[in-house]
Amino acid sequence: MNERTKNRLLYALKARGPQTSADLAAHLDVTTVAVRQHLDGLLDEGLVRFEDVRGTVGRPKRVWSLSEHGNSRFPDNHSGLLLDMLDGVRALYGEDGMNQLINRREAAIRAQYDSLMSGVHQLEERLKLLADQRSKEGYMAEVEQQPDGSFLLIENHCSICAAARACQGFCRSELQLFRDALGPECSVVREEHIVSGARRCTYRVRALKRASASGEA
DNA sequence: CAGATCTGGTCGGTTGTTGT
DNA sequence: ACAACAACCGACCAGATCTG
Repeated sequence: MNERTKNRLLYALKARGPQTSADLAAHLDVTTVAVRQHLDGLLDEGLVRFEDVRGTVGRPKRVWSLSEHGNSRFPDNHSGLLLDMLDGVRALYGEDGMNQLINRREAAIRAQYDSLMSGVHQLEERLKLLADQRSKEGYMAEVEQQPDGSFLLIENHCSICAAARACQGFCRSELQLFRDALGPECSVVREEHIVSGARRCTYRVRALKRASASGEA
């Protein structure tokens, strides 16, 4: 099997969620037959699974998604070691120690993001920079502009998922980091959360209307 | 119940790549 | 140059459900 196409298929399923072979074919710019042949191979390897979903008319749609094994190809950075160390910090220094650890991490990342954003003022540009940076950190991030003019910052993978599950302080910290990185002229609200069982984390970003000189607020 | 509609599956051919 | 192979595609067939 073509490893590149196979990886593109896995990536598409990870990034875009469960899809039919037709959806995947359109996204990868190949035919549905080609997609099905690759999916059969991936099914044999246990990397994908499918569910037949009955619609209103016609043969049920076969919706493909990543299996547990397929998801495991997107690494959760040394999660076992990380959890051990977090447990150690908590045992030795208590919750206060954990919070200090999170704050220290947050400060280091904030400095990095501040440096990244310096001289960039347009919200969309800042979002793209942030998404690129987050992708480099393993979060498979992207930005989508929504019909209502807001933006959706999407993280398709959580590379610190094990830590985030063990201590939600990491998630609070990241939300605050995004708010700081994008600046005071926008609101950032988390809408989907992997730790809460969602497929991905999403953050709704809206530009705030500036108060005019006449005092309108 | 037959035909229409929508979707997935199979078969055989074409094209491009690689090794000899 | 040629053979072998992988990847892909078009044509056709089959399955599931709705509609008249």
